[in-house]
Amino acid sequence: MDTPEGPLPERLRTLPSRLTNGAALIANRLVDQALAQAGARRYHYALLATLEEYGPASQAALGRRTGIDRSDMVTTVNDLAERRFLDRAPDLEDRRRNIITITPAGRGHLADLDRLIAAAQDEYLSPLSAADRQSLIDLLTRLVERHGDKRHQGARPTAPS
Amino acid sequence: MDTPEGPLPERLRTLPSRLTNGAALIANRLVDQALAQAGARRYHYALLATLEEYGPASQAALGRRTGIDRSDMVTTVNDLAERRFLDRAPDLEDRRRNIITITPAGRGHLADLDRLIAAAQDEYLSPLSAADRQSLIDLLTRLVERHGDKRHQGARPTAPS
DNA sequence: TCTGTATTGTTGGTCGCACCAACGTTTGAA
DNA sequence: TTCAAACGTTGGTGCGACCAACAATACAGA
Repeated sequence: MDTPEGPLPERLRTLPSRLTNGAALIANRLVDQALAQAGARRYHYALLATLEEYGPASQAALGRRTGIDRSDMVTTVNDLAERRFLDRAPDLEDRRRNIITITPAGRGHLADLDRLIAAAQDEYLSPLSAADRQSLIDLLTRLVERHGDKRHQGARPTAPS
Repeated sequence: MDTPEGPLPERLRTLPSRLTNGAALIANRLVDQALAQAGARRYHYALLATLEEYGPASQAALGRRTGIDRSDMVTTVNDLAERRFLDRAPDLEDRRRNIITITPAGRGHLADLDRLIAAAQDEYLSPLSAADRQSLIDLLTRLVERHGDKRHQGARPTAPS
């Protein structure tokens, strides 16, 4: 993109959805570049982080916890299993399910990804002070949690409280 | 998506990039749904808003101001021209260029989109107080502007100040 | 006047994320 | 025994963001 032609119009300049989207593009690009150094994707990190903290679980349960779509979970589990970062075994008590377990290699990989992700977050937030970073996290958390609750309640919109 | 399986792992819960992405998905979904009522897309709004505020300009200049990719600008101009919301005419002084001008119908359409967009922003930000909304806008603006500056400086990364 | 570089607009893509539907197997309540 | 639901899988869709290559045009410089 060439140098810009001057400021955005007023309507767009402080439009929250546009600002959020713009920030997300930046954040995602930095994270994707960082993770690519280890041949990883965002769902890989999300899954390994979840397994590391909560222990073995079914794909469905992992999907419910992380919000990753079931079919994307299949792809993610396949990717990580192929590199031996996790183990997939049928649940003998319920043969509908696989039980997914992080491996020692997976833990090592997660440690690598932790460092890459931390560097990316630092770069992404570099224009902000520590206090501002915390404010941003608080505000975004409240937005996502409140809207996330609404989504889980299906088509019935809740009255704002 | 079913009801969640409990909290996210610590690593993901306050990850700025993930929170930003999550908020952007929500914001975009609300905006897309709102604009769809008028058969519009986000770039349509961005382009009409820019023409309304700054007057006629070439596609390239509009792309530089809005950040819309040149080929996406072609699609956007085509869409809006087809519905007579803008006029595209060759620049007689430089036949490489088209001059894009909003039409009266385009202004009317923009007014409709303004209302739809405002309602979507209100819903998106409904979990936040007015003060918090302003904080979010300030923080996101700083992030986007600082990183946007970096992008325009090509491959030379600036030292953080 | 000619040449070379840049600009403009267009065509034709890629890619990956987020999302969805349908199916077969298994489970368990009724 | 039946049926609805859960689980995992396959096989998609859609779209935004991004990119490359090309033809026509403009203009600076030799």
